[in-house]
Amino acid sequence: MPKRVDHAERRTEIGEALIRVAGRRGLHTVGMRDVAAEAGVSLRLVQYYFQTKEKLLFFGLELLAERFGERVSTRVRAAGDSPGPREMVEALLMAALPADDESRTFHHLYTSYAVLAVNDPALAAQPFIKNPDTAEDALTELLRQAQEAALLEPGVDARLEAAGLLAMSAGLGTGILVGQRSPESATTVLNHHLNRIFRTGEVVLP
Amino acid sequence: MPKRVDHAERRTEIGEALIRVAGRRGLHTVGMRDVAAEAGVSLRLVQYYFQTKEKLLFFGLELLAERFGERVSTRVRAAGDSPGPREMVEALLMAALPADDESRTFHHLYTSYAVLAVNDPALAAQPFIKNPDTAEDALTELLRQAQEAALLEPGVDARLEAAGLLAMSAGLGTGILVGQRSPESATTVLNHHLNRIFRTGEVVLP
DNA sequence: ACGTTACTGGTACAGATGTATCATCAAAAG
DNA sequence: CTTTTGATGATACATCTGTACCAGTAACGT
Repeated sequence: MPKRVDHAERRTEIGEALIRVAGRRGLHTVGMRDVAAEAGVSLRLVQYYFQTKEKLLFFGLELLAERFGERVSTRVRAAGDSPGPREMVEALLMAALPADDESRTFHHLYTSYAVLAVNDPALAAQPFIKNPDTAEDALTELLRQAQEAALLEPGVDARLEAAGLLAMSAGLGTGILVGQRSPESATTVLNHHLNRIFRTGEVVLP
Repeated sequence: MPKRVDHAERRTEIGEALIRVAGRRGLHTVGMRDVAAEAGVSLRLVQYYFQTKEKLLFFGLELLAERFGERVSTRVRAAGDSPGPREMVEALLMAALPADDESRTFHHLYTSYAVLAVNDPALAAQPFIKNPDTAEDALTELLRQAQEAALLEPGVDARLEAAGLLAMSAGLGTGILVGQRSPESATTVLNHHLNRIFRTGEVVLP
């Protein structure tokens, strides 16, 4: 057998090229040739590792979701060291906002895929429908912990609150993406809402 | 001069055809030929009334925003008759959720346009960046009125709350669109948040 | 009546796109 | 060393897309 190449690695390289060029010029504009050029390989090679464009796109989506999931959980873990649950909640929500280029690209492409999924059942069955649920579960759990520590205002439903916060974060993210809103104002909005969920520092007289 | 045709009306017909076929098959798949077929006219005619595809897409976006704006304000006005401000706020937010086909199409296409706008400065300058601001102003005003009527919990910032609610509504809308969430659960989430903003019916002892 | 002009149809063209085909290279196995 | 087979390259092809071109038709002013 001939030159053995790590297929998985190659596929990842090409997938990253897809994400880069799609993030730069928009997912709807990229063809196989663009991906090949961005990855510095021949068109044939892209065909070889992904037989069809559809499969390439699927792989790109997987990669995107995986990378972003790692990013978020890294940030949450980093925030989970010293302070309280609120800092972790903030870290989770802020990490999802398209404030820097990486997150911006993620939002952009994720939304692109979501739009495609509306008319493409095969895409709609992909993991990016699962990931938000995972995030919702994680955030719900964080809120529950905060609740048990009596850090939340009474009457808060952890699951509903988690769903609402994530939806708000996603909506604000879109606003940032299209230039309607600055990351700072989005942060302000989110914090204001967290202030209404978490108990303020005021000491309640016994 | 020959057969006089109402240009504006014809353009609207074609624009509606665009919205229909794009809503059905996805904005990224529609070409001028599809629009022509959907409108029951020749390709040449689409070219005649809109010289270029770009102009057709712009017109479609305007039409979409206009129609949806009318829809929302109609519903809000309908709710504004008898009850209180909360009903109007609910009407505004619920009307924006993709619960029925019309609203679903709007969300779908609006998001499609938003994605395109990320890489297309000409699109980014279009009105759909303005409309959300209008909605935010309107909702802010509704919340202020509720605030003056002492219907809101203390410590609520009307503008921040309006921005957050609209973002949440948009995020929930996307969730519905991709099949991640049902309209009912989205309504539940929104109502839970409204319950935390509006004062509950409990009578405060004097 | 008639020409001008708004409107409409048919079709061609250049470019891009996804995919398929044919051929080559190189390394591992015998 | 030869053969086998995974990996790569160049290119052809059919299709679709936006746009341009060339014409024909019908109504209005004079």
